[in-house]
Amino acid sequence: MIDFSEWFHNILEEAEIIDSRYPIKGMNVWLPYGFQLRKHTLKILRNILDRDHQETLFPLLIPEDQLEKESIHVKGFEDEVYWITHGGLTKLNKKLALRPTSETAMYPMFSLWIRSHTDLPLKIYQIVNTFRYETKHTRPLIRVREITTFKEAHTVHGTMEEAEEQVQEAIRLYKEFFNSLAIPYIITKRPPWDKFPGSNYTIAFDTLLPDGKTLQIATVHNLGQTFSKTFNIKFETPTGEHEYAYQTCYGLSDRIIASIIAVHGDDSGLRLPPKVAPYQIIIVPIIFKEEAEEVMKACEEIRYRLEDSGFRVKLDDRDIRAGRKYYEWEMKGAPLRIEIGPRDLKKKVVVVARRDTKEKIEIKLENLEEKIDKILHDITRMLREEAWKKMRENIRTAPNLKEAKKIIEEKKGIISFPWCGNEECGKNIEEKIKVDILGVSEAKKKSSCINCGKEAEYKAFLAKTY
RNA sequence: GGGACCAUAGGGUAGCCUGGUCGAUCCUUUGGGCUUUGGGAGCCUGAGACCCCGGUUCAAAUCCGGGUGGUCCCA
Repeated sequence: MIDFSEWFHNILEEAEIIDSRYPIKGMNVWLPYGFQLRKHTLKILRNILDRDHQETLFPLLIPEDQLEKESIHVKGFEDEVYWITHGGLTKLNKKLALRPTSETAMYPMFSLWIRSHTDLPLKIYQIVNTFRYETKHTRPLIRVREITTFKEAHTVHGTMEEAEEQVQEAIRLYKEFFNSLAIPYIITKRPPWDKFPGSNYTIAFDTLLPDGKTLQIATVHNLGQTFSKTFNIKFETPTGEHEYAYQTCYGLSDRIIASIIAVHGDDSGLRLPPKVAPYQIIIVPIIFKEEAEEVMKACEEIRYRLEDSGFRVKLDDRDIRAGRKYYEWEMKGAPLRIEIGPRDLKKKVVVVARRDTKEKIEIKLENLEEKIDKILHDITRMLREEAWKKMRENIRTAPNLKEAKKIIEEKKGIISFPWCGNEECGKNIEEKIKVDILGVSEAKKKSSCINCGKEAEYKAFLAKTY
């Protein structure tokens, strides 16, 4: 993969994930194949969240006065909001915003819903589209004006401790989610100047793309009482007092699909984890004139057998050469391909080709289901291990800032370094080497700050970011 | 926020500098036909483009201005 940017752009089109030719900058069309990929990905996410969250749906439009109620929050978004100013020919008295995120849509309602401590905790989520007027250059799935897949969870709690625990819970849920997608991540606390506007602090998941830049793929925010005070979300305690609630919110977007594509893809195209692949198994009949019917019949039988076992199967019976089908489905990332021809019929076997390793093996027809199930699990494991290895290899340490800058310029990737945690010092680091501080995790051993030399409180990470 | 470059069939491109030879190149794609099918077959025959608005000129894909869209770099 010489030029990731070009590779990514091409694969989205060739694999029929997204059509980016829609005539509005930053707004794209999900094609059927991409939509299936998105659907299966969201299915995993819903299964995880539905254990103790409830799915809801709030309106797209937010009245101006609500959006602007929380001043720190609105400042973070004011340049990016799309406004509806007219209804037909009539100018609206009150402008309506297309949600850039839904805090200000939801929290006035939370204020109505929450009366007593028995209403808590409240844990809801929605998966919707949101809008941000991006002026810089947009890129499908990574920087868009219409975020078509914005999963936002919002929770309300009676104590700060419970909110803290919910942040940890959200991190656990996201870990589980990314593990099943085989996507590696580093988890850091964002520096204060880079947190979600209006939050106490922000925890973020980043992954590393093949060009050495990091992509933020999830965030978890502890909102404290900031919004509950603004939107008057109060509850009556068991002892009859009235208190402001504690809130968290956490979200994911289209970027999860971008990371599935970018992290696992190779020079032949996509490599989709079986759990989200639109088709897990492609059956390619090898037809010769003489035994065409027998081969087709065998293909159909195996297709029904596998479908009955719950696999997503596609029998590719198009009248084109088999080799062409191989290239096409490899490009589209189908995890397994089964080839069936006259030779196999005689031997009572099928030929199975793995997308991840490109390995081809013969499998006997008996126990086919179990063997395939095993291989699919192995593919996920391989993808996960390979991806984690690649990311770890690109996290480097540096003895000083000059060296850090050199490494970033030459190799990209992520630099891990000891940092005091002081805001002024942090901004000074970013200024000096022109690279963003991703965030911090706890330092395990004592050392001194790479910049100011004071005692380092944290292990911090630097990277070029998307 | 600042700057550079670019816009030609569905996708990728040549032509532009030096206006006429363009009835626009090549690859891919695509309709029909024949023939083939264990890793992108071949042949025959069709289809498909100069971003928009204005200007200069006898003449504009080509030069100029504006708009829109795209790519990249720096803050």
